[in-house]
Amino acid sequence: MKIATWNINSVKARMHALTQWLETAKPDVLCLQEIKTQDEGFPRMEVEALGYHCLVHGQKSYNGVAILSKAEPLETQVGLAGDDADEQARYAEVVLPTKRLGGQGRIRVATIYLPNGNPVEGGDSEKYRYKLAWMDRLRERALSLLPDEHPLVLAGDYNVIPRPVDCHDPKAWWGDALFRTETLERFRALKHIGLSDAFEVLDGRPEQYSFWDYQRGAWQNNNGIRIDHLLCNAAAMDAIESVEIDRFVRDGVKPSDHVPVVGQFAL
DNA sequence: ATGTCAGCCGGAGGCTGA
Repeated sequence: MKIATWNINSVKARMHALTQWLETAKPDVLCLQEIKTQDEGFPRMEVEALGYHCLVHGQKSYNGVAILSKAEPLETQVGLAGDDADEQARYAEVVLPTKRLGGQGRIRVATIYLPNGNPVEGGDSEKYRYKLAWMDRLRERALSLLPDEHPLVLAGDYNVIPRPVDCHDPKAWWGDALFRTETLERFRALKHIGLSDAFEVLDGRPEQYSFWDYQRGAWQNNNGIRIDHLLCNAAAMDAIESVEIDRFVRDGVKPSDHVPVVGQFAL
């Protein structure tokens, strides 16, 4: 079972890239972020024609997430607890059947668009405080899911650079909302409840980026960052075989500024 | 190099977010 995450940066502007990648990579599950449309604007028919079910949690103009899956979800949920006062569409999850346990196997997959958090303004900006609070809420959700021993994959754009080697120029990034103490503390706290960064465990090489800014020739200069992650519980780590980052997608026609990160699971 | 892109409103291009 192939599970991928991709910040698509507008699903409407990216239909060519999305279609092409789905047809070649053939993931079983694709977690999308920044679809930048309300539910009714999502190209459901086109995606269903490619053989996928769609769970869409959209929003006008900004953010918005979706999960495409070949299998029909057994359960779905949109939003994180505490979303009542939160207009921003950044979280959704599905439970899918797997071939294990005589067809009774289950896996839970979430799509995550963690807030960027800039500008930081000394750590006290509204946007940065929102990011940190959102990370706390994500951890609460993950904690509540851990007693469930089925595989769990939290896949998404975390807007977190985990290690200095996950960016081209650590000195330039340090202090940014993606790479500073309070952010990294929370990312660590999320992992310490029992989740692993699949790339770090299975590959771990430096300079394997998933995002390159459109500006200042970042792609041409390989001035990137690794911020798109698959966080897996122990059952998912037991099943995962490899992680790949499809950097070639960044060279396509009208590319997103992010590329897909793909996990191959023996499920 | 203030170097990009997408959506919004509104009907051009300035603003926002990343």
